Amino acid sequence: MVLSVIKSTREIDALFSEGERSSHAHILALARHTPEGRGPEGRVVFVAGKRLGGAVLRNRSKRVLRAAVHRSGASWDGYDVALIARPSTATASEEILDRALRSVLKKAGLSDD
RNA sequence: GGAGUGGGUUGGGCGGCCGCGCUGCCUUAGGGUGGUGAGGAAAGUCCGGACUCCACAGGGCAGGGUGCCUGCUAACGGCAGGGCGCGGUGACGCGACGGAAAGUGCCACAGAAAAGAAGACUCCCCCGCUCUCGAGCGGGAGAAAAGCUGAAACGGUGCGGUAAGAGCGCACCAGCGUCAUGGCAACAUGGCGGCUUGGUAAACCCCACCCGGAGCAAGGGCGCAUAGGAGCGGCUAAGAUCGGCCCGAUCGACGCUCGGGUAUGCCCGCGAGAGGCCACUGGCGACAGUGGUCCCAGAUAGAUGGUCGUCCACGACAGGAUCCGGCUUACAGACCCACUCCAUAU
Repeated sequence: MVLSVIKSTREIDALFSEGERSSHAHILALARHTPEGRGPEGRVVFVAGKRLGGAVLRNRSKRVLRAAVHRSGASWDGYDVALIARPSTATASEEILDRALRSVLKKAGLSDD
């Protein structure tokens, strides 16, 4: 696993305003080149907005996404990626999420496939 | 056994595999290995404190809060015990529950009248006239009892009294004042007195007690830029700060000295605490004291997940963000204790 987590609010704001958007019924992805001065490894951030519900539901959505990325073993050098949870994310099954993640990464041009 | 009341505990268990935050040890710097890791409400942010800075938090006014009594507590609008009122057959529950003879305001509709008093639709008696012969009209004097309205009519019920009536007299009840007894007190019980003063204070208000402001993005340190910072000296005014106003205080030109502002860079603050658990002692209790024992999350886009097996009553509400004490709200079930009513058996 070579993905690190984006921590700066400024960089996350930039990702939201400039990122390339790829959507799916269960996951929304935003991608952009990692800014100068950061390491070459790919970076990721998991997002679950207040629209999804309470803290329990939002935490679960992010955990489920994190688990899916971990299972896929994917990595993307030189890119910042935001994976945004949809209302159905928290309750989707394992294989549906795996498919959704592959689809979204492919659209964004980050997949090895 | 059925129905119910009050209080407490718990909030899926066990085992693989792959992962996450913090942390100890080892290390050939790749990692290895062990420990530990959300709640009773972590929530709403409604109160109270600790802590930090503003000035070691000053006086008066204004403003806000609390409101039966006595305790407990760091403090509280919380809790405990007690009183009073209301509800329930009962266990028990609920109550902003100080003052309405300090003043002001308000009391819809209806009604003669809605609050320092008047009194009419009326009632009673006397006199005169009329007449369908028990009423009508006019005049005089008396009354606030009955009927009518209303949530509420200037105490209530009964007896006496009277032309009719009235605390006019009496008895009991309510209320007020006062005394005695019991109680720290709220209050309770009893005696005596003159006979009486509508409701509303989550209307203004009065009384008693309490309250400075802002908040962990507080506040501090490190690195980085040319003072908007700090210290000392310091005169007048404008001005600024001390939540508002007044008083009062401090800062305030400038000079000298030191050297550095920033939530979204990093570090500290940051978890040993009004701490948990177990005994004993005091207290009806809230709680306090003494001794023993344990160390129990510290993230920073924010750590507890995924998956498989298995068992069962098939798992509710729900996720820390400075900390603590409460209140309120949400919650599938399971279990325990005490008590009440009804039924039944011995």
